[in-house]
Parts: sequence; structure tokens; C-alpha cells
Amino acid sequence: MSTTLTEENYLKAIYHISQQSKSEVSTNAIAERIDAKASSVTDMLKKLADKSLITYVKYKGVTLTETGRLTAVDIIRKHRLWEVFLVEKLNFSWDEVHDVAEQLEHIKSPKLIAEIDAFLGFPTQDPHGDPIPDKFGNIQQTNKIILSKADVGQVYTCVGVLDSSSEFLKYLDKHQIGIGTELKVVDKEEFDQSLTIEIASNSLVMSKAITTNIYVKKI
Amino acid sequence: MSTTLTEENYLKAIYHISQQSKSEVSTNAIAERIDAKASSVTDMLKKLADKSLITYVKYKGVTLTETGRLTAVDIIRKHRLWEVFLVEKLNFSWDEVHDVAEQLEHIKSPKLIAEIDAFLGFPTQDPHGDPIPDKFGNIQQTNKIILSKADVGQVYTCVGVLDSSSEFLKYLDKHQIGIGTELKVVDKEEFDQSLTIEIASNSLVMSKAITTNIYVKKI
DNA sequence: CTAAATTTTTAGGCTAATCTAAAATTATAT
DNA sequence: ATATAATTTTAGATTAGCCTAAAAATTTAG
Ligand SMILES: [Mn+2]
Ligand SMILES: [Mn+2]
Ligand SMILES: [Mn+2]
Ligand SMILES: [Mn+2]
Repeated sequence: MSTTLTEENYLKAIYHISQQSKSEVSTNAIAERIDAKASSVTDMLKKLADKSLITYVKYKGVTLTETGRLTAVDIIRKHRLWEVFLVEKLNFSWDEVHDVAEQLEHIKSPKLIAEIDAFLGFPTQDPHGDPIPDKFGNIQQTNKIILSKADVGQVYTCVGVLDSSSEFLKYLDKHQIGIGTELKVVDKEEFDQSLTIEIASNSLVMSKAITTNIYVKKI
Repeated sequence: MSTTLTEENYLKAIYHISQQSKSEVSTNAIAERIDAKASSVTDMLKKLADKSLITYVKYKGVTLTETGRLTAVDIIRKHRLWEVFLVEKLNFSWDEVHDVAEQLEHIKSPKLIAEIDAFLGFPTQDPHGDPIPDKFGNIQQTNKIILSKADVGQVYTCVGVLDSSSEFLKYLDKHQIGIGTELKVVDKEEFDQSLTIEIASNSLVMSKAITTNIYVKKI
């Protein structure tokens, strides 16, 4: 059975929320993410349940069925492959790709995405460091940690971002931080949780709002 | 003002029909092309007229306004650039590209299409020999003729097709005919208008149904 | 353990895009 | 010139996706 663009966006939202919370996904959480009213979400949840893409129990929240999960992951795969394409082949910067990928991810053509994948040399990560699911829906997870929980005195590599908004990515660009950049945590201010970071011999103070949006890995 | 996918498809249909007939475009002609009922077309025509994309007089048919024409040509530009991309970069054959391009042509991102254009080296023709409008909406027309009107004894180059359906293109593939192929019109059977064609020293009889769908140019 | 707050669902309505059936208009053929 | 045929438009429904307001269910606080 085929899915509409709107249904696909709901499945993706449910998938992403479930990645964070691990439990049933609530109507309100979906409404917030989709930017729709809870009543609209309820309507759609009934439809998705009818299509066996989610299991839905009134007042109790939803979980993706295996079919629903595979559908969501396939959309995410397409989104991330398109983002790589835009950056690698079309001179887009990492803060420009998301909105276009939101449109491109809904293009229906298995051959297209298989060829794009090959054309890009089967990339495993998107421009924001997020893993690209393989065509079977398997996702390779790396053992990254959030910068705010890093140890003082330790050196890390930036491996991803939590917030992929243009505004945040431009902040990182300004301070020459990207995927692969080495960061040394020099000091932590306990009062506001801000970190002093050393990047290529330059010192930079990052507020908690910043450090909770950067993924790093011990070198 | 932004256009919906459906509105864009109507504008494209009106544009293509007006290319053939040169006069006002009728409701029924649009209905047939869009594969919708005439009443649905009437509804949409009112909407497009409200948006000043067409001039519409009840019972008299429609014409595109300058804005409408530019919108239609921009969609066609995107369609044809995507077709080139699919063939040149992603190993699609010319009979596989149309349906995917029908989806891709509606992606809204000026940067994306500008970059694709540059990435492809600013092509002027799509895989079916159709001209690619430039970013200002100008279309370079070539002086092609339809093969059925060609002269016996004359040699031609295939420069395009009228029917881009997968079925017709596969027929051409089977007989090793493509854009650039040399064809010599050896004979014409007056009874059924069929032509005997010589291609690379092989002889082939083409019915009128075939010859009215191939564009050629005198060598 | 109840009362208040919060969350979720239901009820009813709206718009875009489609449809069928019937009415209105225009074209065609004696 | 008029009757018939064809085309086009109107009228009234339907479906997807969204909304607001109110009701119902669940959670939280005292
Ligand atoms: Mn993205
Ligand atoms: Mn991304
Ligand atoms: Mn095409
Ligand atoms: Mn084409």
C-alpha cells in the first residue's frame, strides 16, 4: 500500500520521537513536532493504524509496526542520501540542505535512490554526521556522546550535531567547527555549565545551549 | 504567489496543448491530457484565472498569461534538466526518466536547479531531443520536421521524438534509433504511408504510426 | 483519595481537488 | 433555420488534511 507525503512525515516524526523517549509516542509530542493540533494528529493516527503502520491504543500512545518502522527509515535514508548529494555534488553547504531534502525524500523511485547511493560511493553518514540506513533498514550506530557530558582535559572529535537548524550550523561554521574537528575541553564552569573549548589553538567558551547540540567521540 | 503541484500540472498541460493548436485551449483538451473530468478542469481554470496565471472566458477556452507561461516553462525546464541528469549521471535509459522527472519537476529550490544545470554543463537538449528553456524562459527552437513528411531519397538525422512513452522509445531502442541516428528514406508506400528506412545499412519498414512520432533534420 | 490540571479524543467545520449528473451554451447538419 | 450533437459549466457529493471548541480520560497535587 502506498503512503502519502503527509503520512510519511508522520511516520518520520513518530520514529524520531521514539528514538529519544524509547516508550510509546504521545499525541502531543507528535503534534508539536509536526506543528499541527492534537486533534489533527488523532485523525492521522487512526489512518496510520488502519494501514497497519502503527499500533495505536486510545490515550496510550503509538508505536511503529515493523512495516511502519521500515517505511520511516526508508524516508530517512532518502533524506540523508539527498543531503550528501547536495553537499558533495552541488556545492550546497550543510546548513542549506535540510529543507530541500525534506522535499526530495518523498520522491518515489527505487532505482533513483539506488543509483544516487552508488553515484555517491555508498556513503554511511550524512553531512551532519547522522548515519545513513542501508537499503534493508539497518542503521549503524556510533558510540558518540553529547559534548556537555565530556570530561575536562580530554580531546574529542566532533562527529555530529543534534540540532541541524541553519542557525546552529552557521554558528559552528563561524567558529570553524565541522564533522571531524578536534575539540579539547579545557575547562567547565559549574555555575552555568559552560565549557571552555580549544579548537586549533584558539579558545572558545560554549554555553550549555551549544554543548548539548554537539556530538563528540573520544579521540 | 506560490503554485501547488496540481496547478503546475495544469499550466504545463495548457502550455503543451497551446504549442500544438496555437489557438485558445479548450476545457476538453485539458481534461483529456490531465486525465480528469471536464468539470474538474473548469474548477481549476477558475482558480488559475483568479491567480492571473491564465485568461479564461467561459465557453471560449483559455490562454496563459505571461506569468502563467513563465511558470509553465520553468516547470518544463526543471523536468528536462532532471531527465538529462538521470540519463547522464544515474544510468537511466531515455525510456525510464519521464515518470521520475514528473515528480522531480515540482521540487522548489532555485539553487538546486541552478546547480544541477551547472553540474550538467548547461545542456540545451533533454534525452528526447527537446530543448531546455533557459532560466529566463527562452526556448531555442530547431527547424526539425516530422519523419512522415520527409522526402524519398533524402538522408536525415533523428533529432527528437514526439511520443516519449516508454513503449515507443523501446521500439526505437530495438531498432537502434536514437538522437543523432542517420536515417535514409528509401521508399514510400502511398497506400498506407509507410516508409522504408535505411539505418546503418539495414532496411526497416516504418508504419505511419511510427513516422509521425519521429523528428528529423536534413543532414 | 479526591480535585484540579493536563492530555487526548470527539464533534463539527473548512479548503483543495476530485467526481457524477444535469443544465446551459455552442457547433453541426440537414 | 432549426433540431441534434457536442462541449462546457453548474450543482451537489466525496476524500484528505487540517482547524476550533467541547467532552472524556488520564495524570498529578494536595
Ligand atoms: Mn535533514
Ligand atoms: Mn542531516
Ligand atoms: Mn518527460
Ligand atoms: Mn523529455
